Amino acid sequence: MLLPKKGNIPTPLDVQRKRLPIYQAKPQLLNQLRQLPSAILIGETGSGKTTQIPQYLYEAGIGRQGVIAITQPRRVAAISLAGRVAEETRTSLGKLVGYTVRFEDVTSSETKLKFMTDGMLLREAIGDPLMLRYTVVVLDEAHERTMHTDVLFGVVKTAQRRRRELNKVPLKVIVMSATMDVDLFSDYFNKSPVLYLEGRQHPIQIYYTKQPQSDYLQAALITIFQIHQEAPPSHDILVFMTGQEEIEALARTCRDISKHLPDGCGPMLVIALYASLPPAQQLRVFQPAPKGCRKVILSTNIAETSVTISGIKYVIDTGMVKSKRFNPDSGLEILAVQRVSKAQAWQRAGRAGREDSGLCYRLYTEDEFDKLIPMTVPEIQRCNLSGVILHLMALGIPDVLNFDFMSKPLPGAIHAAVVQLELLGALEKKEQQVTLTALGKKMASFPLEPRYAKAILLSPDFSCSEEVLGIVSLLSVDTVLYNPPTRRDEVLAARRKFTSSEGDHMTLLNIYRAFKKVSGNKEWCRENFVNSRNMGLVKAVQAQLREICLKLNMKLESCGSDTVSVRRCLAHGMFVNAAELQPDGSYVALDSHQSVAVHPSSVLFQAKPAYVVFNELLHTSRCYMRDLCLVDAEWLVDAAPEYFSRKLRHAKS
DNA sequence: GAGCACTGC
Repeated sequence: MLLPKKGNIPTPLDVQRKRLPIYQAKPQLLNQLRQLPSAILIGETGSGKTTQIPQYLYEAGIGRQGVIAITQPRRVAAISLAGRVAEETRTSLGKLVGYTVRFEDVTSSETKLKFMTDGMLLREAIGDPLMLRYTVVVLDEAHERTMHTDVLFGVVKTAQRRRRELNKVPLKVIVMSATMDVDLFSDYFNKSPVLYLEGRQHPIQIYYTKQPQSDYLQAALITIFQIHQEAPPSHDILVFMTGQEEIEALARTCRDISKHLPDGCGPMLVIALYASLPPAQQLRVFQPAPKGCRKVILSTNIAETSVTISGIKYVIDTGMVKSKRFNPDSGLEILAVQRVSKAQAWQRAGRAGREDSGLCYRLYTEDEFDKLIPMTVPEIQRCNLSGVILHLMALGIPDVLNFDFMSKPLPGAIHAAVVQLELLGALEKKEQQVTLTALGKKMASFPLEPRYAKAILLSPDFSCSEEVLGIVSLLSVDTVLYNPPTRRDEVLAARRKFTSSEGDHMTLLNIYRAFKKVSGNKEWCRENFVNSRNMGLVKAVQAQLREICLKLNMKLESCGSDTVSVRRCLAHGMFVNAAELQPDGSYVALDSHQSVAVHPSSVLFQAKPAYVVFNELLHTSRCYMRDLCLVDAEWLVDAAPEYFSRKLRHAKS
């Protein structure tokens, strides 16, 4: 993302800019981009396209009547790119060049080049479906095919067509991608021309195993130490693995073995890298190893795109990844270890060639590589679509069921989303036409899953908005609980103070209330194993949600210690995720009739309440309900009488 | 009696 610094004397910015491969192509590029309504721009890493294209357009006066938006899948990328381009244009950030991400808007009326997350542009579009403030939209990193980017493809294409029909200022669309999916992008955007940019990637030598490996961890271990014995110590190794547990285990093994190596073999610094690691520990991957010591980084796919580490000479690719899959029939998400795609394998290999030539050891045969699927399945085909469908409806897309997706979701997934939104009262279906209800419109204004939005909108009826806003905010961050496995007993003792027999939601609310009482004191967080950074995020989310409520003229009250009201409200919002205790002591999810179990991390693990609502189902070793709230059957029936008259064992009608 | 890849509004 950022340009490498060479030597101690900084090269002037304009010289740096002219050295980029893209500079040579500037005249032809501008000539084409000026004329084309849409273009696909293919460029390798290091071509400079993301920082230069927006400046070229601006300098050439293309799209000067409005703002040029450049979208990124990740916040950090949007922020740092804006910083870089502001520097290059010698302007201060927030003037000519700015950025907008959630909770942060560094733009002004002067801003012409606006870097933003794709999710942010999508949210803005609710108030402005034609995207009239923009003259150019640049969709960067399109090959990643995030859910937001995929929805944006359709939204931008629709806006472009509508603006032409209405004789408005035209909207230029530029899709930027790495070398893949080229034809798919071009076909989708009305056979737009594809422009290729030269990159600055260094050559990478690929090695395959001769035989398929039954144990990729063992194979990784052997490969690490082979490289360690042969290569110069300044050559660092990056190993792609699937998850925290196996990374920590292999890290221990490597550290043990490296203590007992023969003379002549230098020391080794083994570093684990995964997202749930505290930020301070994540930063360790950037520190150079002491002289004569080799750095070995064991990482999840976080190092594929989100974290870029310099100095990597060797990549070891296990060929495996942990990812979510979605079964539309059961509505179930499955988290499972599976093979990577070819595109992903190339992305991993590319991490070895960022500053110099590199080597990549694939722990599978060439034959196995050939059998990998070419592209990772786009996220839109792997997840629950109720939020997406609601969002599209709020954008006023006329025929949502036949929305022009670049890659169609499974028909079952769209159907499941519509059914769920109907149950929540967000949609009405009349003769094959679905329309948004007034409630649905309000629901769409929250950056939340529809069922959480519903719970918030119902909360004034139960006079517990403050509590529900808190709970929903707590649920929408990763986790506020910190569970170091080595201090289990201490964690349990600390948490007992807050534990509620009414479930995890109320327990979380107790923790949040205590946190606010001590004004977010860091020491208190440490003592109580609370992640203070994520708690800070909870506060920001709550503030955002409260603002939306106020705009909707909602009356926000607190119910104090009346926890029954809170649980009733949650039952009304989350009734689709209800489960019922069976005579044999097991649970059945009422929606899918799937047999489910209470996750052992729940405070209700040993309790056996007759009815619960839960946040999500996750299929790992079993199908687990996570984050449970104890409810009464009557509340569920009250929330959706017709639905539950079919579902409940002991339904009272 | 488990364990959760990664993003984002």
